[in-house]
Amino acid sequence: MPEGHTLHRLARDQTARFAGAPVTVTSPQGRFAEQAALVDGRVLDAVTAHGKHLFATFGDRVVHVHLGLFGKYGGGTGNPPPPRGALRMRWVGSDAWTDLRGPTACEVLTPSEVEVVVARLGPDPLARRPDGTAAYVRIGRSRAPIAALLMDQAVLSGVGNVYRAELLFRHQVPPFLPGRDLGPLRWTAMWADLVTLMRAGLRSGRIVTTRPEDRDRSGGRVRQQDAHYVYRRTDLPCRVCGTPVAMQLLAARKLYWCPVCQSG
DNA sequence: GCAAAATGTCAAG
DNA sequence: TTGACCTTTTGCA
Repeated sequence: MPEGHTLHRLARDQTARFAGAPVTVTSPQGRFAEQAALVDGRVLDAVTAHGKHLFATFGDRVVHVHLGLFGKYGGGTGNPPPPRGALRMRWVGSDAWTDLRGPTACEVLTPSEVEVVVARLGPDPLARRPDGTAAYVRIGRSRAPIAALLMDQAVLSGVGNVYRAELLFRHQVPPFLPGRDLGPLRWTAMWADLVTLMRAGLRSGRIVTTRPEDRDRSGGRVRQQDAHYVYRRTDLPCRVCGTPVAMQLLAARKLYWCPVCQSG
C-alpha cells in the first residue's frame, strides 16, 4: 500500500517490464474502457512517479493513476488469468501483465494536463535531486500542526501516515507543533532523514524506520513488528522510553506519537 | 455472513 | 469537520 516509495517502485518496475513495446490496455470492469481505447496498442515510453502519482506516457497520451487508500497493482509474467472482481485496468505486454484495482484516479491526460497535476505538488524526497527548500517556505509560515503539514501533498509529496508518524518520532518533534515554530535547521535534518528513509523504502519495498539499536534483535531481516517506532503501536511501550504510545485522530487520520520522547 | 480497517483525497456544509 | 468514494482482507459471530 501506497506511500511515495511504493509508487516510485511501481514506476521503475512497469518501465522495465513494458516500456519500448506496444501494450494492450483494457478495462474489464468498464469504468476506464473509453479512455483505455485512447492508448490501447500504443508503445509505452516510460512510467514515472511524482509523490504518490504515477504517469505512464504513450506518446502524446499519459495514463495518470493515483492509488488512493485502497488501490493496488498486481501482475505477473506469461499469459494473464481471466479477469475477476472489479478490475479497472489491465496491461498486457509481450511477456508481462499487470492489473489495477480500486484506484482513486485512473485517467488519460495530455502532457499539459499532467503539468497541471504536478504543479500542485510539493517537492518529492525521491526526486533525483531532492530539495526541501520549497516545502520549508510553506511550513515556516504556517500555524498548522507539523503533523498535518507533512501529509499535505502541496507542501511535500510522497509522505503518508507511516512516514509522517515515524519521521516525527525520529526527530522528537511534538506532532502538534505549529510549522512556523519548527525552525529551518530542524527541517533540514528532517528532510535529509526523509530522503534516506524513503530511498531505503524504495530499495526494499517496505518501510523500516527503527534504528538497529532500538530493535529487540538487530541481526538478519527486520521483523515486521520491529519495523516502526510508533505507527500502529497504540498503548504499546515506546521503544526508547517505555511510555505507552498515544493515538489521536487528526484530520480523520490516525496519528501516533510518544508523549514523552516527543514532548518538545 | 457481515462489519471494520487499510500506507488517500476531495468537496460540501 | 464530515461524508463520500475506490476494493480487498481480516476478524468476529
